[in-house]
Amino acid sequence: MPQAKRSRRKEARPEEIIDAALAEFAAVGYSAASMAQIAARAGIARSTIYLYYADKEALISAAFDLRLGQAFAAAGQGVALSSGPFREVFHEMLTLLYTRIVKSDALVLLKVLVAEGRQFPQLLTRYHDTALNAAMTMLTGLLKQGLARGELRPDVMGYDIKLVMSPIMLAAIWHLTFQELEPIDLAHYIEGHVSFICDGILTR
Amino acid sequence: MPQAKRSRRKEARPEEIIDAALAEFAAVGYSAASMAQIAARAGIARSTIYLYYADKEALISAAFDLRLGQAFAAAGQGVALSSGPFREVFHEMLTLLYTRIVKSDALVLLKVLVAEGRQFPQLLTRYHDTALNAAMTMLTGLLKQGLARGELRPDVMGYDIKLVMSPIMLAAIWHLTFQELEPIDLAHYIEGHVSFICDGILTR
DNA sequence: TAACTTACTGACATATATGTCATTAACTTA
DNA sequence: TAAGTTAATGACATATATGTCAGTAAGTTA
Repeated sequence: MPQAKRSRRKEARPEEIIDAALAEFAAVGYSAASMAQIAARAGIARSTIYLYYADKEALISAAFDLRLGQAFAAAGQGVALSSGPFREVFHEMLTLLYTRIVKSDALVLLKVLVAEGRQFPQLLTRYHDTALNAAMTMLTGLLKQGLARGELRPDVMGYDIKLVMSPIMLAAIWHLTFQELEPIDLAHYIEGHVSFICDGILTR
Repeated sequence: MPQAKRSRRKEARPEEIIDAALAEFAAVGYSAASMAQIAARAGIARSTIYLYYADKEALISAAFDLRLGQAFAAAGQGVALSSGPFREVFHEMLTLLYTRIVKSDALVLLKVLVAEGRQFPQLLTRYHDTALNAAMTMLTGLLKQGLARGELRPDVMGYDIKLVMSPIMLAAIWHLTFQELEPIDLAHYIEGHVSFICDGILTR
């Protein structure tokens, strides 16, 4: 879809540029992404990017702001979980988390952090304190509720909540890397997540 | 530790160069790693690298060969698992896997693949077919044995084995990214892994 | 210790990236 | 529709990377 002539789009540019940048980061990673290629994706000249962002680092920082903001705007609406038995609410919350994380546009942020997070400690902190902590807090809250209802073993709270979250992390990483090689059937995977975490695998 | 004079080390060079390269990849990622910096780490001139490796891609390919080979050489020895109850053998195997994966020098390979695996589909395939499949095969074998002994629920084999492996993946990714921000107590984490997967979290 | 072999180096040519700036042209206003 | 404003561009200067190659010197052999 080639742009016939050049056009002036002061309001729309910033987000268009970030979308192009994130697409490029997803394709080749942050370091390998060139401003020229990002500009090409956005359909503008390379120098135009500098009208809006000082350099590549300002770009990724703005990209984090935008995507994390979007994710939380989305998370704010429609978190109406049922108040049924633990297994049911857990399944609902997991479905929500898988959708919001594994299938989300923000997944590229995790990729960048794993790859080159050491160069951006403030982004690491921001992602950890917002996205990851939000997920962990949600899960911890759910477990506390289940415990209060007497549905969970009391010693459960003594373990790391990340264990409950870990299948989501694997699915996220898998989507970024091995999905084409060996696809994950997400719906069935979620069933297993609920089953293994709720019941374990030993006979009762 | 500066090298006083230049020395000739035909046999030792290749591995020294790869070690330096992997250290640099771990620090800044593959794309951002420069041959100059790798050479500096190895204590040699940049051009010396080209005597042993055609270019950066040949370097990373050789690095995969070396580290995957080392990991499997290590895996070959001392896999003497007890034949006790499932929980006990499972715990032993997990301890082995965490040591071999999370604390291993090969962890940087996973990082490179997550970040820039799309540019190296053959490395993706190699890592998937060897490292990941080996871990999954070990776990599947263990589960089958537990099932044959009547210790496991029969429907367990219907779910994705990656669910059982996922806490390892999270720990690995965590070590690469958020470990300094929020450390994982690995021994306690493994206890939780065993507990959650074996017993689940619901009351019995 | 002199001649030989070759691992290693420094300099060169080339390619690709970045950030700046004077000029251009799209859109607005009088 | 002419003049004014400014978003957008293309060219420039600079920086950093890559891969090559003739020359250097470490180690070996006679």
